[in-house]
Amino acid sequence: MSQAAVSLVLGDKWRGRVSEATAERVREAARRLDYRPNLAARNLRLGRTRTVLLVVPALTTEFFAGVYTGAARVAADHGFGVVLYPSPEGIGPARDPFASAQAALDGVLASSMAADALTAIRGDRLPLVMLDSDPHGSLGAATVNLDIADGTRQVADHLLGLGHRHFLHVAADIPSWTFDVRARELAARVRAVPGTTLRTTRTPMTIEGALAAAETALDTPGPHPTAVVCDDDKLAAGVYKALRRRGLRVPDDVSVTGVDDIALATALDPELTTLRLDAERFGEHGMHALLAVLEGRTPEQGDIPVHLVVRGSTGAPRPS
Amino acid sequence: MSQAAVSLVLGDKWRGRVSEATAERVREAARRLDYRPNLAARNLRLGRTRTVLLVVPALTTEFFAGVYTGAARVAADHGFGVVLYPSPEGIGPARDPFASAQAALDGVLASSMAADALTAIRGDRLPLVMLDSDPHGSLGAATVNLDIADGTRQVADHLLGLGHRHFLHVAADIPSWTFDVRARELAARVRAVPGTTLRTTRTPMTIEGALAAAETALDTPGPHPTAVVCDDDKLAAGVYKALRRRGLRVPDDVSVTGVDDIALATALDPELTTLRLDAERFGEHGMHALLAVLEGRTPEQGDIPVHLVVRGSTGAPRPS
DNA sequence: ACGGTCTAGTTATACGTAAAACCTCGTGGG
DNA sequence: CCCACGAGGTTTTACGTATAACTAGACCGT
Repeated sequence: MSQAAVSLVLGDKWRGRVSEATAERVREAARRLDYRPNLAARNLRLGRTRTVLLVVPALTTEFFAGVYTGAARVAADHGFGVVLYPSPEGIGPARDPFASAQAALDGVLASSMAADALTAIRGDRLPLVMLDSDPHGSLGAATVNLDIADGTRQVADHLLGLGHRHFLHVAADIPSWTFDVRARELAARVRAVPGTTLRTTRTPMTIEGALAAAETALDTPGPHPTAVVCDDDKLAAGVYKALRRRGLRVPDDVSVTGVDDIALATALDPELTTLRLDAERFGEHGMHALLAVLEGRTPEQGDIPVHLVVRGSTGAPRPS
Repeated sequence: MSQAAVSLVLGDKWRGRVSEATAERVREAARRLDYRPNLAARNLRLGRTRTVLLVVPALTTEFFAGVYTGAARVAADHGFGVVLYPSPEGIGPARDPFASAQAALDGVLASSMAADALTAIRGDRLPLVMLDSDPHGSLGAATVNLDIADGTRQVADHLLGLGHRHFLHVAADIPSWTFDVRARELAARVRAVPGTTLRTTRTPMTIEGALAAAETALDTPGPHPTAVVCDDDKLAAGVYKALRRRGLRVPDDVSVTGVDDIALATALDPELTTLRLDAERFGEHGMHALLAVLEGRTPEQGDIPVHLVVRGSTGAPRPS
């Protein structure tokens, strides 16, 4: 029973090379010794690791947790593992560029919101698929996107249809292609209707940040917004608090919308009208695309549709 | 310039073995060729990978995301990477036990809530540290715990001190040492006071689940609870909704408490009185313990303190 | 009977790194 | 003058796996 025979049997490549009797002897011995293959050696030999890196801005968001879950599920189905690289803010400055991602990698799946971290790990020399980033500007890498432009139009049309004309956009202060698209698309849609106003305020992506930003915006002179469009459900929660402090009721006085549809959206009172992003599906698509690239195929094109979930936080504006 | 010299210089072990001039030549060449070491080969040679596995029940909870963040930060500080293994529910049945954790591992940090997954990956033969599990029953592995028993007493004493006598415990239906401790400690504390009642309802850890469970419990005949103790902030959100539907106000009619202090807690109206668990610190402690085990040291003992954050959801019961 | 083919193996090699063991000078002390 | 020694290198080996290349019989048709 040579080492080669063992390798063949355990690698399930023994048909016609090893007799059934010997194969069984090998399996029995492996069982008895509780043998485990040395992954490092296998990786070295094969020159690939079946491990990919997922780069996300921060994990403490339900959204990216969902992206991870979807990506990891697809990866597991194809015998791949997923290593996570949350951006430096969460982890601390990457001291040694190598230390952060100890695992040898086959490819990288990266959110555009963590683009700076990308160059730090030098994922740029590995097969790369970008999540949520400019299809025309991403280093030539394949891109998987949510159809956020369409989603933004759905939000705008919903509110315009209800009769709203004065908008406040509570925007995330993170530089990112996605948020740029949202701002642009919202402005385009709103301004297409005569007599509308659109104000924008930027805030860190926390409830407290949005609370402060919304209060400032509400105190600013000018036409009072009857609809507040938030870049994120969490921001909407902050807006709820700001409105409550001003004695304004949702949706009677002001309508509010979010983006993501995380658990928080239905915890709010009234439940939040929000743009549902299917985070897991996003992660799945991204991983499928990366696996395609790794196999030399070209990944499927096409943005992932998103849709508006209308709940209790939006209604017709008070006739003024 | 031999390969050995290169290895010495790049491994920063060249003092007295290689001249400064040669060292510089090596570094220059490495830079020019954009050399990256092959991690698989290094892992094979050294027999260790500087990679550990974190096993958590699901990532879509802010709490475990925090645990990961803390653990990953400490790991990175020590040149370690962290691979994640969310439990099968999130990922799908682990087909090949090896496939799930492709990376070769040095150790495992595992939440007790995913104990079954542990044997699947056979982390049991690697250095192991358990998070939140019975110190006396965990395979002899080191254990890092939050002082959840003390925390539960803080919650109970707070409510008892306000005058509450009739309690509803909205408990997670996940079998776990932590949740058992909570139930036991709560019951002990409440029953120590004469004239009290304590009812318990179990629910999946979702807002909808808690909503349904709370509604059922509220409709059950018997003394009406004036205080609802939830195993989790998300469950508390469901309880808020149930109370709202019954026309009961928080905290005037019913007080509510949670556990975790995630963002959701301050998004609720009124803000939730909750037991703050410092998830990141928990992850940091766990990783420190695991690193200690890996170095042959014995990890520090002692539970991590938790403390009650009193907000607007608790108050004195209505005099009846 | 003999070359060819098939079966069931074994032997040998490569992957890239770290580090032990070995080599070769030049220098300083006795 | 010779030897020990240290500085500065180089050669060699080992890690565990996958697989290409080789080998030894057994069997088959002509």
